Amino acid sequence: MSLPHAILTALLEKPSSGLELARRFDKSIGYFWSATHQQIYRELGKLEQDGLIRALPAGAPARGQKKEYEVLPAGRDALTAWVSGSDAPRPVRDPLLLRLRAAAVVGTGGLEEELRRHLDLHRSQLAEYRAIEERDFPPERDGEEDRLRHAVLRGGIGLETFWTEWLAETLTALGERNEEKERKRRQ
Amino acid sequence: MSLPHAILTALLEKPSSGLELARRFDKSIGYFWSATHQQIYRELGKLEQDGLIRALPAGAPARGQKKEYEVLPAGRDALTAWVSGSDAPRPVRDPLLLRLRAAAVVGTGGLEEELRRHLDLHRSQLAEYRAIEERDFPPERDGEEDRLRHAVLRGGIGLETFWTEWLAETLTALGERNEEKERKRRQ
DNA sequence: GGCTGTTATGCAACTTGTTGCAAAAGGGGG
DNA sequence: CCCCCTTTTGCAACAAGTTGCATAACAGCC
Repeated sequence: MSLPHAILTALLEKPSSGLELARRFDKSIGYFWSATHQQIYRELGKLEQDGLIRALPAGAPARGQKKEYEVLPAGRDALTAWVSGSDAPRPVRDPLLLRLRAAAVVGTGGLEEELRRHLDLHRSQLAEYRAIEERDFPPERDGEEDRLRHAVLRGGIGLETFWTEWLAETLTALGERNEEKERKRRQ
Repeated sequence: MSLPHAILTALLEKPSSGLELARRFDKSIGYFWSATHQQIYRELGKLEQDGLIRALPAGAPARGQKKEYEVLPAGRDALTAWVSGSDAPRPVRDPLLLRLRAAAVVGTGGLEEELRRHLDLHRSQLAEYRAIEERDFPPERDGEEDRLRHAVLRGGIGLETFWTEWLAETLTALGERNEEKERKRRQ
């Protein structure tokens, strides 16, 4: 239910072709709702059929020919309705937590290296978000739109902060355990 | 790729029937990898076909008849391999963040109420996790398995903590804005 | 014996997301 | 002019997750 609304949002910000949307997803909306170009093309087709968007008139529409879309009033209305609707929070779904749980049963075979790898990735994502924050949200910008966009970015920052802290803690906890084992073995 | 491994883990912890698994998912593994009974039955079938688990012998297997499964050595091996494998961190996928972003374009129509509702839900989930922590992880328990399971739980606690803090902050930020508007209107 | 409720397994159809590849247009470079 | 590369759109097949419903055993009850 979310992808069509993600696309409507992106198209309202700026009318675009499928490929442009795919590229923009990769570096902004995709930070919290990713999509492949395939999904995007399919969804654009549906949205057009449902009369929520339309292709901008541009000669003969053909394969390999760029096709720009813009949002129709019905599309804007649908998005507005979705924003003020109500939904359950997404349940957590994380394979890494699952792997830790499995490790409690079959043993941690090299899992620590994986934790360190993830820690690095989350740290660099966090750094990227902080750079965006400094660039796009200086203290003087303070319209309602800015606050909302900033809140979203703070969400990303908060999540990455959580992961870096949790991974660091967990590595410490497992590391200590290993040191204990070493000590016992040497006795 | 994760569901079969979630099931293997649960079955190693205790051999069970499909429905028992579904119930256990609802109150432990499901906290970070949920699954419906449908998914579970389908996956049990596949795992049995692949020779990773087997049904415990119990009379005539028929519809409506309980069928217990246990993990075979090949299943344990597969799980071990998965634990020590490598995977990219899950990209964030959250409709609420998306709705905020959309709200920056079409306006926040009653979205604050939704934020408050989510805040309540996350608070009570957090309380539930903390209760589990006190019950299951007193300071003296400190085997490797306990540390791993505790780390997973701390993950859940950290995530819920993040959400409650972020939601509270965001509500404050939006509230202030509304107060400003009120003030201007009254001038 | 037949009704009802619970436990348990499962099929079918659908939606959403992923992967691999094909096809059309257009722009150089030799 | 032809070949190759890039851009752009798209099909097809699959994997994963959801929803609604059917089926069977069993137990209690009147």
